Amino acid sequence: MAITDAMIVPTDDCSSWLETHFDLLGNAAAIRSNRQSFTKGERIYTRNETAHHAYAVLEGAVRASHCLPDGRRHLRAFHLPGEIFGLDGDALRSHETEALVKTTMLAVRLDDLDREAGLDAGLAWGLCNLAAGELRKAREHMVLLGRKSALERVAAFLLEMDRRLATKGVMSLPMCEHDMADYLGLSNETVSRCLTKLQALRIIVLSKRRTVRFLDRAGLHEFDAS
Amino acid sequence: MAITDAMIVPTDDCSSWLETHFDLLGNAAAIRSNRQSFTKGERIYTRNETAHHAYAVLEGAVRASHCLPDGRRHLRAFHLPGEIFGLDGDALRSHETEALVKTTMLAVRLDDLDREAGLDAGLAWGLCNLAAGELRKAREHMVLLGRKSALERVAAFLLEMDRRLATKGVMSLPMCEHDMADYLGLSNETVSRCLTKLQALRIIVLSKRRTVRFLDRAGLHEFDAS
DNA sequence: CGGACCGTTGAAACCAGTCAAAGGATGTGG
DNA sequence: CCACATCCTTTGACTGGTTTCAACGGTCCG
Repeated sequence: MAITDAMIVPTDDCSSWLETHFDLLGNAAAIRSNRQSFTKGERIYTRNETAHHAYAVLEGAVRASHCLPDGRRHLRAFHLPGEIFGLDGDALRSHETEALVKTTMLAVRLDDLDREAGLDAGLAWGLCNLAAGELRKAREHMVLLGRKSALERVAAFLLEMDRRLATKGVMSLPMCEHDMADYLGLSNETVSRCLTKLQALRIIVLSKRRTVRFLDRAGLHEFDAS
Repeated sequence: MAITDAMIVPTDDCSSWLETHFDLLGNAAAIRSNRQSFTKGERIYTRNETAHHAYAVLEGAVRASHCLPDGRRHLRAFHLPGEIFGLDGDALRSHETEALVKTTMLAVRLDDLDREAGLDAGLAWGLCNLAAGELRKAREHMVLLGRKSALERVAAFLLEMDRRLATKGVMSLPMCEHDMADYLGLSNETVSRCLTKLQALRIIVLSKRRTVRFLDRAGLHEFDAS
């Protein structure tokens, strides 16, 4: 099953990861949490649904999407191992989320979180800084969507995934080109053409489907005008 | 001076506004803050500068922009009266901010804020929810940038400003069309053409420069496919 | 009064989208 | 284990919305 390549995070019970990113929650015993698994394509939550949990991705990948009435779709974010999502501060979900591959997550009760964060300043401030960081990243992505060419977007995307998937050598992407397209504000055909072009320029190699090897990271950075 | 139309917030010493949005800071005596005024076009902070303050806009308007190496510019946000910015969670600024018109703000020391938020859970959690709300709005804007047509973007922008400026009847925009364009990921010519078209359709009236009157809000909502 | 900026309009070029078709990979069920 | 259906990817040709380039008038401000 080639997909397992994309499941990067060490599954040695996620404790080391919890310490670095999520001990905010780890040492708050009053916050109930449990592991949940989702299969490929499975819905996690949908639009206008009441928000019950925040999620910490342990393994796999999640897409957060929003559809316009006429069917146009946009991906607001990918959530990869080591990241937290579902903490939008709204009672109702404004988007829907689905697992891209088999995904396991830690689900945290929002009502517990809300209560504890009102008491535990360290927890609340940690979550605030986490949200602020997400906000900064979202606004950087807005520059990509508003002002970058197709090739620049794809180059930036590859570098972003290289960073976030923390992979060595060969990168195995968990999402299809259609998802990349909706994340980058492009059509899937355009994404395909850009990847083909980057390969022709000897900057990347697409060995198997969704598997990227970098030949020239510096060259990629030149395309990604940040 | 026509610009004053854009300065909406009741200047009766901003206390009522502080109560609703910012009493988080108001009752924390250990947080030093002071009023600051900026003239039209004045820089507030610039890229790669060390972050010292967060700001609460009392009156006026601010743009947060990011430039690519080749000069392309994108506006990440407008900050209007009643809104808070500059709390990005990073030591160095990732963007620059300028006053669009004469603007007065409450400047809050970040080191004080950081210290107090580590102690006061109510403050920290309030700021967290504020950041989460900003994140949600930023991601909604991403849909606009990634998937909407020029006319849809301009329609959505007018409705957004109508909401955020809390104006009755005639709306006086504090930003020029070039700024709108960079906020919406369009060229200034396209923005102009869209506004002209909306006027030809009897949906808005542009009486004076930057002054918009709504004839048909329902019609605008039809263009804004959310 | 003059200059800079802003807004408007037209014409042409171009990038990316759309439509279409074909091959490849994947997964399912017989 | 194979056949088949579905989804994904790729490529080409065409279309079209937006950008770019250019020119002009208006407004604001020094």
